Amino acid sequence: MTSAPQAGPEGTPALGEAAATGTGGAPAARAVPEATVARLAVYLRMLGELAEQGTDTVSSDELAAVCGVNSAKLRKDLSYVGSHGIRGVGYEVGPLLHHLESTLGLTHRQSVALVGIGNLGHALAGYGGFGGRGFPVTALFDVDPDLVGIKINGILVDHVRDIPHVCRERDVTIGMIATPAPAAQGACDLLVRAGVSCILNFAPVVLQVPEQVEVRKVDLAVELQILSFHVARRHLAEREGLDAVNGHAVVRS
Amino acid sequence: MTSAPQAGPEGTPALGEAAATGTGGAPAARAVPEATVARLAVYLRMLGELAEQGTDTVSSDELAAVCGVNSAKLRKDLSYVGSHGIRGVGYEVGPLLHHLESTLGLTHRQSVALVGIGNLGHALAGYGGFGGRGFPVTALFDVDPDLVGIKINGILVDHVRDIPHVCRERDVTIGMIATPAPAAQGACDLLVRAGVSCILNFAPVVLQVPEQVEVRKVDLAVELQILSFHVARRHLAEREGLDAVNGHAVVRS
DNA sequence: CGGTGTGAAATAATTCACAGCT
DNA sequence: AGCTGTGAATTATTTCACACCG
Repeated sequence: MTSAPQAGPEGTPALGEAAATGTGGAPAARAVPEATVARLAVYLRMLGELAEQGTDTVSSDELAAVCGVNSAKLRKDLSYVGSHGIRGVGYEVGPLLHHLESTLGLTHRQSVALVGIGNLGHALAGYGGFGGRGFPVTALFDVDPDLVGIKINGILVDHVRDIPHVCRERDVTIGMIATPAPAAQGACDLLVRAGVSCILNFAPVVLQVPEQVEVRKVDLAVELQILSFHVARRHLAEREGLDAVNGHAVVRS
Repeated sequence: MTSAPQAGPEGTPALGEAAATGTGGAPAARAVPEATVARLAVYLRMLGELAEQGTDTVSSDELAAVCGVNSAKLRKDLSYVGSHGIRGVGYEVGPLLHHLESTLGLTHRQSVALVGIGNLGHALAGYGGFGGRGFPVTALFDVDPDLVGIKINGILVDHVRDIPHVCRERDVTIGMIATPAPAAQGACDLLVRAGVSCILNFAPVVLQVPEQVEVRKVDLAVELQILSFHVARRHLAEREGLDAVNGHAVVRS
């Protein structure tokens, strides 16, 4: 009956301070805000594209523009991880890219397990490399006897009951749950038992986990409902007043 | 060359005030925080489950528990939409459920278009009803000649070039983009031209849209990288100090 | 009582604006 | 001259705590 922190759209409170002791501790990057972490991943991707194009320096303004954030935020985000831009010039693409990769823990390949090979799970299994930089899916699980034993993308589907065994063996660090709702908590428990401490949950349930486990939720229905809210609000605003969004008149295309 | 607001994990600034006029205007719910909207959708789902079980009242404590939030937050969230709980008792499941549905604009069925019938798109197309309450996918688009013309789940796949025509005809209000990255902006532009003002983007790009269009992003790679960061942090904390998360010693199961 | 609704306090995230480096 | 790094101000969100009501 632990309370579930769960981090979906919203962030977890923050990141714990390293230690209360005033003396010890590393000089390591401290307390990177959760919101910042999410954006670092975006910066990283764009830096990758710039690198491919052969660009070797960017200003915060330029990088911010392609990432869709404002430059002050970008600079502050980078400052949390102790960035090393060059004043008057900008950031060196290569080194910054490397630094962010390291900050995000992408230097060691993370092994991913996927539980639930239904509609969505199948797509996730075949996603191949997850947009380039590698999160190899190394284990697949389901309960359906028709699925257990087949191979998808070269990976054998094991029975859910083997999660603890197989995950430990393949050193899985991240678990993805794409089961139907009723099966999700069970899958989660098995992953936790296997020592997996980071979980990406696609099932529409709130998972109960011990506090050392980090859960992020991707909930398609919720995303659509949020958009639906905006559709409704727009209609409402359109109907009565004139100015709707941000005090500006709605423009017809 | 508009700056892109884009709302992924993080929220958009807020919701605009309805009107500056002190007098007129409806008694309508004003300025619901974005973070709250996301949670309303979760409350709604859980209320649905409670209703199915035949429960007809819940306290904020109980509902909060199953939704994985704390009860103060839940009460405040509901207060933004002018909730009508009964002091000393709790909330009536049925009426509250209905009220939230209406707030989220779920009373009018929203018609959804999906662009990009690849790996992920295929799964989304076949998702069927999106977790129950209806966001019927009524239009599918791709550029691949092998896909255009086939039916998935009873819906014909049209060519991307027909987006404006078909979307207007079928009164699409929400667009989902599941194309490869390079094609995403083009798909987006076509949807916008078709009058679609809410977009759910699965492609790993930052879409440029006019400001009246609401974009939400679901980025699998980013989600994994966020988790990866936590894996890395955990390792780091484990290696040196003892206390890692929230100042508590890491407990071995 | 028991539980909601909500001001006020605390915390987190964003933006401003400018000193300081190259 | 240009652009980073960052304190300080602002804004958003969460939590507290308690008056008030059924």
